[in-house]
Amino acid sequence: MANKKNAVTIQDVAKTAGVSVSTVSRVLNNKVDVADETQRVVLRVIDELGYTSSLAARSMRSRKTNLIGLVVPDIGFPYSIEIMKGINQAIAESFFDLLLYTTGDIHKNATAFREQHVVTLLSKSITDGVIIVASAAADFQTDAPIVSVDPHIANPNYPCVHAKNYQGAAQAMEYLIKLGHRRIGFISGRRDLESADRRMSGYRDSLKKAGIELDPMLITQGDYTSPAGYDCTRELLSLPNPPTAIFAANDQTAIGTYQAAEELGIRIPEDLSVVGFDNISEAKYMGLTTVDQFLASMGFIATQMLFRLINGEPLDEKTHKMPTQLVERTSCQPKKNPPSINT
Amino acid sequence: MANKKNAVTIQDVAKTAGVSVSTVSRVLNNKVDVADETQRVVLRVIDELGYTSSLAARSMRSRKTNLIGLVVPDIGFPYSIEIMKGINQAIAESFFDLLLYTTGDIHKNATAFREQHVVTLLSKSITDGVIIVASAAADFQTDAPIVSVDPHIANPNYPCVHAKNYQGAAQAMEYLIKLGHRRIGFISGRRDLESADRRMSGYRDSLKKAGIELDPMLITQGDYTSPAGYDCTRELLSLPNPPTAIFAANDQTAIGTYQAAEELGIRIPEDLSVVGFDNISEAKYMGLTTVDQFLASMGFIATQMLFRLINGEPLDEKTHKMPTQLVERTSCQPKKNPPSINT
DNA sequence: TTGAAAGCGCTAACAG
DNA sequence: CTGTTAGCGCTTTCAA
Repeated sequence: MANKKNAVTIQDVAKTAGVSVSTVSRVLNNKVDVADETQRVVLRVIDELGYTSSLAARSMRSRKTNLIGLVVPDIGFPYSIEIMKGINQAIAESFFDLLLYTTGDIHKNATAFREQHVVTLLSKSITDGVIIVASAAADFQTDAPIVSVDPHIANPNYPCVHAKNYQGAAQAMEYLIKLGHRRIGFISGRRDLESADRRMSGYRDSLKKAGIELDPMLITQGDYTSPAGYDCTRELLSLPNPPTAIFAANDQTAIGTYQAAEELGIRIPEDLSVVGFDNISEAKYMGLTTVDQFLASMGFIATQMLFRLINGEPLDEKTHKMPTQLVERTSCQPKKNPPSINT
Repeated sequence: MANKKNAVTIQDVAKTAGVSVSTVSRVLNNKVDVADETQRVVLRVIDELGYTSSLAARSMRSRKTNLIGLVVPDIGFPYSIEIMKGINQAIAESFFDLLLYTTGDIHKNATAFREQHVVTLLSKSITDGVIIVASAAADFQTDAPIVSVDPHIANPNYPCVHAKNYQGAAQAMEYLIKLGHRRIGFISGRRDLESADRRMSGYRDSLKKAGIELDPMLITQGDYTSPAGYDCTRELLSLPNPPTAIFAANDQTAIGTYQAAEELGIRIPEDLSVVGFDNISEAKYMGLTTVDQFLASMGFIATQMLFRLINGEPLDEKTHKMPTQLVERTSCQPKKNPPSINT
């Protein structure tokens, strides 16, 4: 509504200080060609009047805003939170502040079109560069620096940071196979995402490498959410010949597995080995073994990359691939009689 | 840098559509007085060109932006995260999007002055209203709607949501006293915060009410962080006559207590009862008993209040006081020989 | 139903 | 060293 009623403008400052608007602007921007005395007066008036320059007006003249834009679909999601922690840290150590944009809901407007819209909104208007988390678009039409964390697709046209999903899945599988498991269930991620695809490949190839025949019944279709993890787990455990271990495509899914197992009286890890992927806090505190894809580091690195871009420095690599690491918190040997809902 | 090189402006749209700028503006703002045919053409051009209106320019003419501003000191802090979850949910259910501003670090710029600055930045320029988390300022000079979540001070001049800190502390103490504890250590919160003050009062009064004499040695000065919680816990446990229970001013502090105890081989809750305050995820998964001040709900409610303000509706109450509730996850009876570092 | 024109608050030449 | 001036992209009178 009355956004600007008693707002103090540069004009007010100029008038009060008895100088011209441009002089105030010079002081504001630390130009050198201002008399010490003038500068002092202007600064005092600015302070007295409590003047804050209008971001809108300032950025309309396409100047530096010292603001980084961050686009996140849902800031309540553990995955987003971990990444945000890393970005937050990089921001804290810098001269930039952070402007995070969210619609609050992945489903509210989750199209590539909408993404482009938001990126344009931020980059064209008020930020010096943009980080976008889990971007769906293959390309962004903007001249402003942009970096993506964990893009949905394989080879986007913009700089990005993503995890070595195939390698991570292989780590998870090697771990389970080494424990002696032969029947390992898989709960996949969202069909349309590159990461899910890579993790699935890691699952398949690891089995082949270990000489274990793939049983299609052991592969279920999840979507990176706990409810799906819950359903898929029940499905797997009600099989005539259920798995002795489950590789969940991400931690969120693994939490669903955890809940389903608890409900069925099947203990993790005593009765069933479970490995997730992400290493979010929840999984950590639940004692779940996970493949750590260093979410926070991804956020941190992406921010650093963006800083370079903003400063006009070249990037060492357009795509930064994060290695993964297995964080073993629990483990179990496969049982003679695998857990099952029917037993 | 080149923020606006190939940016599509309203002028481009007008030219391509063969109409005037004002006509495009009318279409953009859903004015009624536009010919259907014209409207259709303009919309098609907007789509073709991938036009996104400049937030900066638009908000300079002080129009509605459909954006809520949120000011948070540090988005990596568990406390902030819980509150953000609630705000995120309210946003998801609304027509507004969220623009979160953070410096990334409480210490980077944590003055009331700086707060006013950021609020002005957002409210004067680009948002329809602002939510500020843990505000320090007693007053904000802005005509834009503003709501604070958990303000630092007692009676701010702006609408806010805060927890019943005194009541919560009393709940924690009653719980511990009912368990039979007589020597209850207290790790206080940040000296300068109203909430810490209230919790301390709750501690004192509960002792008095139970007829337990207050031992000054059992009161330590924390600051709502885990390192402080850690130090204070060591201090308390090295007392000649150590406490059998500890009331930590918040969960973050309780986590520090948890860590110190673990390090000393003192088990929680078997050897030592601990109650925190906040109910953040970490504490939850650690099995710590906490006083739930419903952080997410506070965020949610604050956002609802802001919506009302933006729509010009009156507030039922300028200050919303959240009740608290004890979430018991662990408990122990006081031992004959209380745990101590020296034993 | 549309267009022309006046600014919103600010920065960046260009004069002085 | 400082003031004048011309816009940035947009909305909003005011005429046509």
